[in-house]
Amino acid sequence: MSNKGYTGHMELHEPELRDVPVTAVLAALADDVRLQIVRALAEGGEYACGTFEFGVSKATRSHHLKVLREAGLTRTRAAGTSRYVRLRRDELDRLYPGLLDAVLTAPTRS
Amino acid sequence: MSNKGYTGHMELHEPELRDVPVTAVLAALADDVRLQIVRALAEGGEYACGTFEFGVSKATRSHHLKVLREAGLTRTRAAGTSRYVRLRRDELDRLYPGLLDAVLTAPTRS
DNA sequence: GAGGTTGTTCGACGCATGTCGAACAAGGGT
DNA sequence: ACCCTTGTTCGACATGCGTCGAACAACCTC
Repeated sequence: MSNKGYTGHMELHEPELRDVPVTAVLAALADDVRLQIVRALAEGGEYACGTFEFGVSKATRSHHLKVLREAGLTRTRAAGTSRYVRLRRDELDRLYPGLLDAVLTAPTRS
Repeated sequence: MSNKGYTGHMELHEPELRDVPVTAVLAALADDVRLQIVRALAEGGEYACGTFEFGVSKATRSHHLKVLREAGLTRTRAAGTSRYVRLRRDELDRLYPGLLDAVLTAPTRS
């Protein structure tokens, strides 16, 4: 929040799901771009950040991935210059059974 | 939207759930006050708008009830000077099975 | 190490949203 | 008729959020 001038170590902080208010999880899902990302991630496996080309700049994409990560929805692994993202499906399903399925099976309404 | 000066007939428009984007439903649920209202409504039955005293003014309460209604989450019936609100649970459960349960059974984290 | 690739951060911009008080509308009581 | 209650709308304000380009960092390759 108050990091002026880049501290340099890139914390990558992924909260415990229990510590994230439900409203934050819902808010994270309540955006078209992020929902597309989640749908893509739901296919399973890891994806490099660059994979997600949804008509936004890489700055915006980075922002959305941060929101998802800090809402406890994704985990990120750094490898070389890339970063691999995956859905925290098991934890999500355990804490909010049915939520993800409901959202993912919802009509795609492009 | 462009109603200047009060038109007077109070449309009360409740959309078909299919016509509401998922993100709008999620956004409607992604607010503390509205979530409290939904939790209260989930007890079943109808509630007058004034029932919901969650530390906000009646203007704000009215706003939140409008958001919920226009996201297809509630139905409103006018009777006298009061207005009775209820959850559209059946429709919700049919279109987004598991969503409401997941949100309602989530830890209350006051 | 110079240059390319990948992703994050900053600063700025506009738009949406939560909040309130005040004014208004519609009904119900007495 | 008058007033009170209930709820909506308006206008204003502050804050939050999505978006971008530009600058930066870390890494890899040659």
